[in-house]
Amino acid sequence: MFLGEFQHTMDSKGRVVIPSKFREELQQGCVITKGQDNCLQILTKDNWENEASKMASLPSTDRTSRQLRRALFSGAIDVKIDSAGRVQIPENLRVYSGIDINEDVTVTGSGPVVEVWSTRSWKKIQNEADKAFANINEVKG
Amino acid sequence: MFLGEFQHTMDSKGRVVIPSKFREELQQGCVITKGQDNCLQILTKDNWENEASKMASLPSTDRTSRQLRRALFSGAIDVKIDSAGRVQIPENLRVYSGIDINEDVTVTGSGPVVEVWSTRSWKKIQNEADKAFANINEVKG
DNA sequence: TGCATAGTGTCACAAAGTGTCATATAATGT
DNA sequence: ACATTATATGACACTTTGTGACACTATGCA
Repeated sequence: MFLGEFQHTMDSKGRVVIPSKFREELQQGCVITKGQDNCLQILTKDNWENEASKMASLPSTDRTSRQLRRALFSGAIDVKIDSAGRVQIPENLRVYSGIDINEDVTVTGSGPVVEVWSTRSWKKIQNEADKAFANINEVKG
Repeated sequence: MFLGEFQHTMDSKGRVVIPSKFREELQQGCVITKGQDNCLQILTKDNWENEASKMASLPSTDRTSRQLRRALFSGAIDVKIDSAGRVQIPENLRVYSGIDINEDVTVTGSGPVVEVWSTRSWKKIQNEADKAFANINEVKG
């Protein structure tokens, strides 16, 4: 279970630090994928294999299934955390997430997955999320 | 399991670089075939034999099966990766995939197979694929 | 046979990615 | 608060990868 919010930057070579709290769980290998709202998700290997195996059972004769498979696998990459606790984000995922070289990055724990955001996007999303959360509380209370 | 998306170009002699991440798995020999939606597929030898035997067992009385089989076998060729990590794409497959000499090529990992696209086609397909993917996530979430 | 075309092998340079270290900053325990 | 430890980040050297160039081989055809 991943919790918390951490500020980092993407270094000049396209690497991002994984917060130390998350490392142990991800050390045995992890997979980065495209998440919703242009964030990136980091999954443990187990979690990823679970997701991927769902996809494998879909028929390749069906166009939509093929497209799903393409989106899932082409948007994913398995990485390992280096000795300084960083992972390399490949070009296509940098583009997808809108995280440029040397830009600020927010890494969040989001339960079963870790999310990586450009801090710009994160601020926007967080605003919305906070509002939604406040509304829920109003309704409940 | 092949993952990721990589940009390359077809050189003036009709060769394409295989991303280094994919090489190890394909080094022992691989087969290029026509894939669906006008891409090319690269399969490991094992995977190819698996596919081929499935295809061989289809009834030859059925017209669609016969056509599938012709497309698969006549369009297939086994290649080896050269010392610079490239494979030669034969003329007929270049035509099929619409990849011209010196054109940009996108190579993607798509789970059990590698797909090769002209970047032009890939962009279109990717759009569609991403939408399908987004929809699934909405349903799940 | 000589020429043209397609394909193959090899090299060198440039770009991208990786590993390591040193310093700066933050977190922790006493 | 202080010392100690862990963490983050920039710098830089090193390695790997991608690409274009070019020479060489094989093949088909006039």
